[in-house]
Amino acid sequence: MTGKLRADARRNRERILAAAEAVFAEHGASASTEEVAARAEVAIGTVFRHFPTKNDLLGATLKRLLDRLAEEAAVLSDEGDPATALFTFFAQVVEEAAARRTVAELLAGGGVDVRVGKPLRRLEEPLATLLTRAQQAGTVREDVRLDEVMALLAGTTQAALLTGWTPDLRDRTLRIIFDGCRPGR
Amino acid sequence: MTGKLRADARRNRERILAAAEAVFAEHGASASTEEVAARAEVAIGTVFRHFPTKNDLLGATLKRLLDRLAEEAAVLSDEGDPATALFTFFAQVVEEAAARRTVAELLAGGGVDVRVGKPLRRLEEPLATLLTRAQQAGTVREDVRLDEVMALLAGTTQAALLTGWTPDLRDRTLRIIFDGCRPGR
Amino acid sequence: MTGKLRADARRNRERILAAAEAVFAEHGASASTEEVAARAEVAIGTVFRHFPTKNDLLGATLKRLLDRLAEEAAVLSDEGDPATALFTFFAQVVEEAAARRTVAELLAGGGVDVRVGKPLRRLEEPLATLLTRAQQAGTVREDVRLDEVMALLAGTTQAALLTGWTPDLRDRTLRIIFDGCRPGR
Amino acid sequence: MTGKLRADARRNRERILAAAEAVFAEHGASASTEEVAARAEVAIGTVFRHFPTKNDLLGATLKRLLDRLAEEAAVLSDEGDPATALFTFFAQVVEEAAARRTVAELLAGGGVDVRVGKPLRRLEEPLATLLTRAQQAGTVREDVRLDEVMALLAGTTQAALLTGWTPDLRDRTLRIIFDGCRPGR
DNA sequence: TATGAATGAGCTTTCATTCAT
DNA sequence: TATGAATGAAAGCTCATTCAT
Repeated sequence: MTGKLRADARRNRERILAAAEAVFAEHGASASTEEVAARAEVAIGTVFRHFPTKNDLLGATLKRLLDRLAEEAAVLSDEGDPATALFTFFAQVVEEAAARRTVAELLAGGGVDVRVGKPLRRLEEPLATLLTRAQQAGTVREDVRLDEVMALLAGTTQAALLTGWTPDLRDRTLRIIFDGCRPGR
Repeated sequence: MTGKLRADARRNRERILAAAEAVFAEHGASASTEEVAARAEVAIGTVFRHFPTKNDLLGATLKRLLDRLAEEAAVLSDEGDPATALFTFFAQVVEEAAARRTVAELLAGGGVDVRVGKPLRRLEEPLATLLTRAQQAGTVREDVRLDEVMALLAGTTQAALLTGWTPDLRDRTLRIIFDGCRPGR
Repeated sequence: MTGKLRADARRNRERILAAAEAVFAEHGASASTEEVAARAEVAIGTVFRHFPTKNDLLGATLKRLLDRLAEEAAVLSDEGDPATALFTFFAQVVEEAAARRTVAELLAGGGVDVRVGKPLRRLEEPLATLLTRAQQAGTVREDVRLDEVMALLAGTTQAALLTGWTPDLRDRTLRIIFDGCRPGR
Repeated sequence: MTGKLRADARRNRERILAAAEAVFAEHGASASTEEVAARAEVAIGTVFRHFPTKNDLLGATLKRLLDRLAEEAAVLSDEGDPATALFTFFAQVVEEAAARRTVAELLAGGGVDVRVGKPLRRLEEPLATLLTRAQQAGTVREDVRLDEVMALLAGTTQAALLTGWTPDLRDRTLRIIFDGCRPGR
């Protein structure tokens, strides 16, 4: 898909996406496209050649983030301990959200009219696997379903943006959620 | 504070806040000030006389919402069953968030630079009371602290804005959180 | 309609229209709205408050021009010699077109998507009167119809923009058209 | 002039001109160069290699159209009835204008700063011949000069773009012009 | 004090033109 | 020579904020 681009075009596309990620992480999705262009050291027209609309840019940035997360989930699926991989992944996503505002904003629908539907679905599959494994390992109740896990993930991800968020608070918050997922009581 | 205002001025202030609540609930915090003025049937200048900045308007709207919530919490403190009052209140807030986008947006910091610090503190006190009572009643673990309850509240409140949010999903999500708060395992 | 505007608003509206007429007359309909604002010594936002779209501005400018022309036609209807009033008016319009590019551009449909339909109709009525009078006076053939007069007017108006257009050329051009309208051979 | 070009270069030049004619005919002179490139199935850079400026492209397109018209005029000069050839040609040009927006737009100077001077002169010579013949044949008044014929042609050509233009309207419009050219009253 | 017009910076988007590949 | 990505100067338009009435 991006393989047909000329070398410099692909390079610019990458620069723009990286810049977008940084800018949106810092100032949220309402940051200006112009700032993204500046950070990428590219003219404004170049941004619009690659992403005809600000929404397209946001969408691509989100897709990139989710792809990265999905990959991490897949790795955990393959190599991690089934009993804890779901929790590990959950914690990882929350951790990243604390660092990058966009993750949280977009996981939660973001106010912006990004059709998150599609990209978010990328996360569902690996997450479903992790959930099933955890249930088979007996660390998560049988009746827990994928959608509430995603809802809790989206929610905690937002919480991670709160002003008082610290590693300690994070641990205590996650503990409640993880405990709530465990069987027996 | 508002006592020094002329009668009509106070009336306008009220109209504007009510309109702001409705507009921000519908279109999020990015809705235009002009639309608030229109809904309040007031000229734009009047809005800015009462709230010199859009942020001030958002802040006041938030304060109003939180005051209402704090009051409900207080009532539950006095009249409700200590064992369940915290959970009841938590669910109430989430419910309201599902209906009013602002509650969620602002509880979570909302992208907008509202100094939520102050207003949010209003919720802390009654929530702390509810938490203590629940712990005394033995329905919440002793080591659960106020800040994680607030974080979970803010987070779930955001989750309630997700596209797939249904009463059923809400119940399953809350169940995990509430179970996670319970003592013993 | 414009009567409800505040004094300064009406003044600005007038300034803007006058500026628009001048600017469009000079550089054609493709002139920038910003230049109109500059000429009117008004901020760009003010132009858009009065005319939400560039098309609206063009439309209003055209309407203004046509109203003026229609008025002249009406005066000629009342006071002029029926035998020559049509020709006099025709020549006047052409004369104005030579001075103001917009008249011609817009009479001819102008490339721009101005809904000329409406405003142009304003010219039809007085022109129809002049035509009828001329036919009654015997200076125009009975079977000449309004639409070809308008077509010739629009066309000549365009011709008046040609680089070589001089008073002499104008007279010779109009002579052909007027002669062609006369009865008997 | 085009003889020094490589075969494929000449072929491209042709394709571009053909595309430009089609595109400008459809959307007027404000159509984008990119669209011309697309229609010619050529990269945008190629268009600019052949025509360094959009104006150059418009000019070349116009020249091509006028050459074609001039040729038709020449044919009529040689083979047609001198008494009617001028009128026939006039009607032909108007007919073509109705079909191709560019003819009209460019004959009239077109808003765009094409130096029509040069290309238009190509039409003058054959038109002058037709005019002289008609005058010799006695169908056109002796004192009619070339420039007013050209002005009328440019004007009618514009009128042919009007919304209500029909074959019937065209005939009535041309009749007035042609009658106006005839000698004797 | 209320009004609502004016301001003007900033946003997204388009397009003729340039230039590395 | 052809390609098509990059450029960057506008353009049209929005909106928080100011200020004359």
